[in-house]
Amino acid sequence: MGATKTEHFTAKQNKLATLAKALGHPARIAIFDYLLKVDTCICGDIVNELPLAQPTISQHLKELKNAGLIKGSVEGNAICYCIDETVLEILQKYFNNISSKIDMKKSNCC
Amino acid sequence: MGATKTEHFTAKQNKLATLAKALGHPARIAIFDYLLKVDTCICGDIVNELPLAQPTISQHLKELKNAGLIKGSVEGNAICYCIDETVLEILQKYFNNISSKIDMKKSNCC
DNA sequence: AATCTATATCGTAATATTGCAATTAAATAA
DNA sequence: TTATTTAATTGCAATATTACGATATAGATT
Repeated sequence: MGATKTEHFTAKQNKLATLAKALGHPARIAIFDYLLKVDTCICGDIVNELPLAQPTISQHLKELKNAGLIKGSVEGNAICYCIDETVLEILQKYFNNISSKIDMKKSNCC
Repeated sequence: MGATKTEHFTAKQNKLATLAKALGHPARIAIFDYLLKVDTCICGDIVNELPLAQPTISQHLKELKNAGLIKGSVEGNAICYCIDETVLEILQKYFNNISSKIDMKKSNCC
């Protein structure tokens, strides 16, 4: 054991969990914050911004990329990363949907 | 190594990461789904709904509770769980904020 | 009290994540 | 060609997560 039993859940549930998991680390939230702060995409300078070694950041970027949250394009010998809006929309809609569903409930307990 | 270096990041970044991480597992997304589907709080029947053993679900509920995403109240010899809206709002606002920030950008790359 | 029912905790095995030094790969600059 | 720069990959140690059987706890029921 130890491995997540993804086969028991729906594709949507697994997708959402993957996205949430990808953002479930402060370094990856910090990468997102930086991507939003700077007006263009990041091209390497993120290594100087975060208090982690270059291989570690490269790994975090890889995970964000695997989840589909960011996309990267080669820019000379540097690589330019930025947020992928389409995938982010899934999360946005999910939480907005939850909030409206909760609001409609009469909250008859807790 | 192996432990997350939370001390290097802001309280807000760590908080968001904790919340996202708590939802970063399909079983916990499924628990959320079920909490929204049934009109009242769940009282035990979630063990029959999910394809996981009772101790495993208890553990997942504990993690959601630790993150502040759900709250539980004793209801006889059963326990009644439901979503905590206030904490959920943090996530909702975060993703809405990101989306609006991205929309304002002229997307001059990628 | 004895029993049932619901949930939590303990202990532990299997697996995943985090972090980094060392190295590699690929494009640029000299 | 030979650096130099930038980012990915490899390998590995430390730690965390996932899952569940066994057991414990707490309230309800008989």
